[in-house]
Amino acid sequence: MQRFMAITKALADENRVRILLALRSGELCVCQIVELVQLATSTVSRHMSVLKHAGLVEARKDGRWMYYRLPASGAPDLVHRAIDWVSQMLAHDLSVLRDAERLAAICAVDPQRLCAAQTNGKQPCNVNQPSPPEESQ
Amino acid sequence: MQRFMAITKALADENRVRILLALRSGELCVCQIVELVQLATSTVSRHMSVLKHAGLVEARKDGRWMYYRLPASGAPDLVHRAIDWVSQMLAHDLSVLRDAERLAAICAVDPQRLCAAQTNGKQPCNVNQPSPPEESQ
DNA sequence: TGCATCATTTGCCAACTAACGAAATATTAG
DNA sequence: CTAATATTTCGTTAGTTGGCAAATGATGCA
Repeated sequence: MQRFMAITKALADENRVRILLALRSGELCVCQIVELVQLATSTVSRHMSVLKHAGLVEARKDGRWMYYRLPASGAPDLVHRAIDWVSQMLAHDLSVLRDAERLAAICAVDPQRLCAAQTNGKQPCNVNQPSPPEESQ
Repeated sequence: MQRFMAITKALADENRVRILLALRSGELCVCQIVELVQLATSTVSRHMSVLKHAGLVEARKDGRWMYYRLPASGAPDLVHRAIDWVSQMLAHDLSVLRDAERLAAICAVDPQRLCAAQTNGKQPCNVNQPSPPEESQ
């Protein structure tokens, strides 16, 4: 029950769900995730820690870059079933599809440029923003 | 996404998960649920409201008794899949099995006696308590 | 070494949540 | 109508959570 509750609590935040689903297309470093969800790096780091504690993601450190990915096939069945469930439940979700598109654009940019842009405050990087101004009314 | 997040948030509390699984064996009135989870009636009522908002349970009022049950087969696929998922994930969970046993004892008692016992403070009802004193050390 | 870089941890605040008891609501019984 | 009963709503409190900025840690490079 403890393990299960850790999973449901981890899934009870929209940003964490978005991150989890984004990792389906392969591992990402923190700055790429930051770019996707548009939150402070520290906030993303915390979210990743929650996901990791629930066993929903694994981490790999390469130099000063931290890469997160979905757990390998050796992970507990509980975890795989949870990820499959979320994936199926949101298979046709619009915001998830939008994230997938944006993610492709983000992955096309050199991560180093993302980090640089993020630390310099404004992002002069040519990655589409999540909700373009939306001038309607 | 909204619907899905309502479901995960509803599932992010252990007592709500216990209640949801208890309803698999048939509808229950509030006083029976109170007896199961050993929380204040008002607290249980709130939990039921969260579950209902997520579509995970349906309610039926009969006289002054409120009965809660799992949604009928006409409910959204999202909901059924969520319930099936929780059910499978916790199929072999000890505390869930214990709840099932206690629930059988609770259902064997006239609900009216449960309510009476609950409003009178102490419970002189012969229903097994969840964690008997546990004198070990 | 010293410095720049990427990420995590810490500290703080606002918002939310679960819990309770008390009061309010709704329904039946007398 | 009044009293009793079952449940919900309200108000309060304590604990948790998500967010950011600043401090700290960790790694690579000159």
